[in-house]
Amino acid sequence: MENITIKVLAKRLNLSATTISKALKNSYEISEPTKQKVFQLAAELNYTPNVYAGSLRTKKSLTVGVVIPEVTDNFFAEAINGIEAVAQEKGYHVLVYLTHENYEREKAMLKEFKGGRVDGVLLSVTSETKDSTHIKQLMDENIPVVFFDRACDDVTTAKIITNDFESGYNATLHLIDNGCVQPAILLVSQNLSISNERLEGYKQALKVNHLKFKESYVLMCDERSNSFAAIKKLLQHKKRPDGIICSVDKLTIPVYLACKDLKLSIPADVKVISFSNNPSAVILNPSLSAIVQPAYEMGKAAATALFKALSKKKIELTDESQIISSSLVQRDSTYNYNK
Amino acid sequence: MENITIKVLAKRLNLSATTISKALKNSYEISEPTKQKVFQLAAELNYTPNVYAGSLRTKKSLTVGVVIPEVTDNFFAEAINGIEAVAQEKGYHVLVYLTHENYEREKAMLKEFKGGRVDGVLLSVTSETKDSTHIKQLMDENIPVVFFDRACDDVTTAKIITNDFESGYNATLHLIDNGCVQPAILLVSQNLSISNERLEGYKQALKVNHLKFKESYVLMCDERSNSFAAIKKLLQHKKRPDGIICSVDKLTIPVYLACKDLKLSIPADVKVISFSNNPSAVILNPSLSAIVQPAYEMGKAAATALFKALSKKKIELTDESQIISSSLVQRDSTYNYNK
DNA sequence: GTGAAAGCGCTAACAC
DNA sequence: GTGTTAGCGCTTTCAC
Repeated sequence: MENITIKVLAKRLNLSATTISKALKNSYEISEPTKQKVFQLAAELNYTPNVYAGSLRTKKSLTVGVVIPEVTDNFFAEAINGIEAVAQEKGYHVLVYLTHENYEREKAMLKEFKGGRVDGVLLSVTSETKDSTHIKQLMDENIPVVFFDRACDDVTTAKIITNDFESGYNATLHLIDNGCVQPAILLVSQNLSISNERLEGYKQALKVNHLKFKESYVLMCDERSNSFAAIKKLLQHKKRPDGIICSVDKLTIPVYLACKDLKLSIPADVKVISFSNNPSAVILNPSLSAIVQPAYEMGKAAATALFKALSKKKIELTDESQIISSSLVQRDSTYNYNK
Repeated sequence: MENITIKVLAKRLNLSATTISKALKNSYEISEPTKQKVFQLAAELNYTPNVYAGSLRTKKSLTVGVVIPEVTDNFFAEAINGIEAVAQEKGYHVLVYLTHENYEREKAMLKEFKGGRVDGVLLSVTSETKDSTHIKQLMDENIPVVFFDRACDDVTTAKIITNDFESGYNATLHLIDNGCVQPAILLVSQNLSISNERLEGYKQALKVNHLKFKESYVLMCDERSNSFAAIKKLLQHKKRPDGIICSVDKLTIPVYLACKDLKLSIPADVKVISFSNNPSAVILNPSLSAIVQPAYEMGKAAATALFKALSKKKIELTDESQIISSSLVQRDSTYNYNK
């Protein structure tokens, strides 16, 4: 079966390839009758332009790369939703890459992007990413990068993030307001700006409320370690925390399970609040108080910023940064019976 | 900044473009010393091949399209995980498209694929998809399509699905074994083979156990309707069901909420079992009995089948179909106090 | 309003 | 082992 190309259309209509090309682009140079003929034949033969030929010429792929740690995480899934919505609207295609928190993979992926496969990149770095050379190198090749959620401090570009410090502060304050005097915080990595910001907010809330900050109440739960065991140990401490802040949704399950295992009641013995976009939060046992990030909006904002930059002659991204606020939703896991 | 192409390397080393191309591909035709020189310079100048130029020549994009209804669904998210894992390994790239259960979008997406953007497609159709002409048309253009989970009966190609009939049967039997005499089943669409198969399994289990099938216990919850209201109404029926099978995870939340609203206890008044891959199932209130689909494996299997076909001269997919079994995990939502 | 020519960066066929 | 030639399908001058 013959491949329908512009040439084929040209031959059939006794026109040149150029004319066909222009007609298909609805160029003002081409007469209305000619355009009609071209459109009709194209439809009839089911012509679809070869995207690679076009990309090779124009140096535009109409494709963006999305690099994220996981997709089995409601935050990132919703963010992709937002990204994809904008991409569809703008005629862009979305290449998804999962790093699984592996820095080497992230590096390898970004390196590939230099080959022109994507016009721009939306990135949420791994928890292992300390060095951002690979990102800068990509940007040096004129491939714009927009961070969302997890950004690198030392890279100057658009960043779509939430008010992490404030959210950490609010979560902590919420626990304190509901009677906690020694809340703990669970983090995923000390490399991540989100972790640090949330931790700083936590510290600040303690300070304002004249509570002592204790290093032992900060628990690092990285990919490689057994969070369940670590959390259990934390809760078996002689002076166990009376509140827990999960800085990442994934930690909610091990916290709930550890409490169950130790016969600790949530919220009577331990109050729990998580950074979570899990829609099941309402039907958990007990229902989960949460800092909900505007994941969909963040995805949309990040994609919008990128496409906006892409449409310009000179790519300029620094002024596209945004901080979008999270919201605190109170449910039973932080309920205060003594109030 | 000059773009580093094969030509540039060729000029610098006083070799032809062909030689560079072959050397970079580690061809046996090229001498070891030459290869070394080429590799070294390529590394030095940070050469990255232009993928579009290559694709234009070879007619291979090393890219697959994944078309799914949603990504904010643990099943599909895990499936993507599996797909991406295989793709990475094989050097393929993954373009993700979300239909949001919209048939017109699905059609438009598949049409675009004819432009050579992808070498093959992994597809889980929308709940609205009755007509599969668009899929057949794509396959006519020699773009192989592999279905996973949601397949079209009238398209002959590889299908990676679960044992839906059996799972529906087992879920129903599980409810009956735990004392239900009038279980209801919640479906998303009558177009979907998965819905029909699961429904047939349900019917069969009723029959085997001499229970009467009642049309009013089959509830269609499509995208556009308010499932919560419909479920509530079902549960307010004079002879309300004493068990509910959610044929899709998304329905679990409205079921739990409706029960709470009506002060019906799960599992005392109503037992619930869902087709679900939600990791939070263990910490729900009550914990959720579930038919768990091997989502990751299905994604892997679908991608593997596609890549296998792609690597062959003649694309042959029908014998790559697989049925992978779901498993039933019993938890508290179907607990039988009278046993 | 239309077309001829050139070329994007790469690779395959074929010569040497 | 290496080079020459041609061309993938499209767009972009520039000429007519």
